[in-house]
Amino acid sequence: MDTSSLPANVLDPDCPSRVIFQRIGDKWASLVVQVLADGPIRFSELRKMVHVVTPKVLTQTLRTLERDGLITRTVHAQVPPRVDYELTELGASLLEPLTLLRLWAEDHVPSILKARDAYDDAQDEAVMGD
Amino acid sequence: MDTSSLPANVLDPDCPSRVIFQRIGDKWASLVVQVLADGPIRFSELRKMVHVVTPKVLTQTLRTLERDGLITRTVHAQVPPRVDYELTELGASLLEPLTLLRLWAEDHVPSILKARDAYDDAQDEAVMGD
DNA sequence: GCTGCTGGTATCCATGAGGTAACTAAGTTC
DNA sequence: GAACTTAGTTACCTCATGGATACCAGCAGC
Repeated sequence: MDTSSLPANVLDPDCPSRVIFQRIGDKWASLVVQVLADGPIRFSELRKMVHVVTPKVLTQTLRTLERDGLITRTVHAQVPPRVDYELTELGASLLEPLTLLRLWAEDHVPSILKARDAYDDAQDEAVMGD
Repeated sequence: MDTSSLPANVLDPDCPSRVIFQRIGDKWASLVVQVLADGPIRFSELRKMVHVVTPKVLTQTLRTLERDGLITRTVHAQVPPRVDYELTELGASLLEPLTLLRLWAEDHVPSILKARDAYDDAQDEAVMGD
C-alpha cells in the first residue's frame, strides 16, 4: 500500500478528512457507531452499554451522527415510547476503516504507553538535574 | 472482514482505542503525521506546510507526538539551529489505517455534507411549521 | 552593537465539548 | 389520581483545546 503520496488538499482547512477525523475524535461518536455494528438498538440500551454517558450527551452524539447520515432514528408509536437507532449504509461503510484503526490501537497502544512513561521519566530527570 | 464482533473493552473508558481516537481527533496531529510520511522535515517547513498553525500549537502537537513515541526530534548543532522531526517505525505504522480512513473520507464526505444539508433543511421546515 | 535567522516560550483569552442535576410529556397500570 | 415507564430537554458549570500576541536565546554577518 502506498502511504507516502499526500494529496494536496490534506493541508486545506476545508479538507474532507478533517470532517471525519473530528467525528472520530468525538468522545462518544465512534463508540456508538461500533455498538450499532451489531444491529439496531434503542436509546436506553445504548445508555447502558456505553457505560455512564448522560442522556444529554448521548442525544447530542446521536443527533450529530443522524445529521451526518451515518445513523437513522426510528420512533415507534408506542407507550412507553421506543426509539431505535441503526447504522445507515454509509455508517456501516465507516466500520471497516474504523475497525482497522481500532485493531492498530489494540496492537500498538502498549508501545505508546511505554513511550509515554519513558518520556516522562526523562523529563523528570532533566528537571532534577537543573 | 468481520466488523460485527465487538471486543468487550471498547466500552471500557480505559480502552486502548480511546487513546488513538483522541489523537486522531486532535486538530493538527494526524495532519503532521501525514506530512511526515514524505520524510523528515524541520520545524519551519512544517509551519509553512501546515497552513497557518501558530508556533505554540505546533510545538504542543509535536511534543505530544514525540511523547507517544510516534515521532523523533533531532537537534542539529548548527547556527541558525536546525531541528528535524521524523516518523518513528511506530508512527509510520499508523500511516496505513490513517490513510484508509482518509480515503474513506474522500469517498464519502460529499455524502455526509449532502446529508447535513438535507437534515438542516428539514429542521428549518419543521421550525417554519410551528 | 544592530539586525536577522531559527526554534521556540510566555501570557492571556475565547470557544466549545462535555458533565451535573433537575425537569418534562404522554400514556398505562394500580 | 399517583406512580412508573421511556426518551428525552433545560439551565448551568467546568475545563481543555486552540489561537493571538509578544518576547527570547544564540550566533553570524555587516
